[in-house]
Amino acid sequence: MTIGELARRTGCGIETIRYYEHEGLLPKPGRTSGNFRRYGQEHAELLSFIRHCRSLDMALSEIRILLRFRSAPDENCGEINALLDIHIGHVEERIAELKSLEGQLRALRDKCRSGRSAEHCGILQGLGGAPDDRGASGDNHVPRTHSTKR
Amino acid sequence: MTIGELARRTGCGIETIRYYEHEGLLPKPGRTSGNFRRYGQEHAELLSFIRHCRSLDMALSEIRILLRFRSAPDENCGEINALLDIHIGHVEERIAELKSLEGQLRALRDKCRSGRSAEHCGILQGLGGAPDDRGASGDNHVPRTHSTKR
DNA sequence: AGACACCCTGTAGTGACTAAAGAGTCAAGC
DNA sequence: GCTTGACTCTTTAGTCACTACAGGGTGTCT
Repeated sequence: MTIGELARRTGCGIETIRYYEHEGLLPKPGRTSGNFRRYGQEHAELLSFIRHCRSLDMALSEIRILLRFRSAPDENCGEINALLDIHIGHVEERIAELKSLEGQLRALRDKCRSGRSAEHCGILQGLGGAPDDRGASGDNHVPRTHSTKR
Repeated sequence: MTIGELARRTGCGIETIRYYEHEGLLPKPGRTSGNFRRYGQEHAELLSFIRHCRSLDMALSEIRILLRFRSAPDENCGEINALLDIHIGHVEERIAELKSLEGQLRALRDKCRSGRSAEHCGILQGLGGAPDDRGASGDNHVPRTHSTKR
């Protein structure tokens, strides 16, 4: 199947597929005489695996590790458990951060209920002070709030 | 004060201060005869404002809008409210996504409690299928799970 | 005069894509 | 065989908010 068919079948963008190949997550497929990529069922399954992991917000580096285990089925899966536990920890941590953030934002929002001029806007005044320490640990790969993804 | 002093006073990295200047968030300061940046109290307050906004996970583009209101105090602050409401919506949305994610990850984790070989690991098998639609809207600038920030 | 901390500009890297330019290929219809 | 149009190719650059250099200049103290 062509890259376009693979993309349709997996719901993954064509550019993303080429990106995964470049990053070594997908093996280089065969080519037609005209240099088009030719994929088989095994590529579709592998790509679905990767997209599933990504839908669970795993980093590509984590997925790389899982793929290693997937292709070396004799190894003990304790490391897989550990990886997942760490990832769950990251997600929990980010949820806690975002909840704290939401509380702060709501408190700020309550400072300006009316249509006053910006000069007296409680929100701007509330933002003037020193920020609270957000207490992020620094090694959490789970993004906080912004990002434009499909 | 020098850029280093400003950095220490605001808890912001020196490179970040120069980056904000480049991005137009901080006005260009005066310079010494040797071309060193010279900052005053007003710069420190402005930078604290920006860092406070960033600690609330606002995007620089949002902060730029707030700064516009900050320097044009006659304008009505209804837009500020709207901006904050949208941002709170983004954060709420991301929290909901992450909670759903956490549930999925825990379900996956429960598939492998023992130290079996990877060949029979329930986690790898659970990851093989098609991913759930994560239902992200696409215009939420709040990151999901990974990211290495200080 | 030397040492050393600090500062300067400019460039490149991060993660996981996304977009676009400019060219080539494939399949169907005529 | 030719044309059309959809598809694909590679390469490069952009996204966001920084962070990390490299290679040089400045300020201050002894």
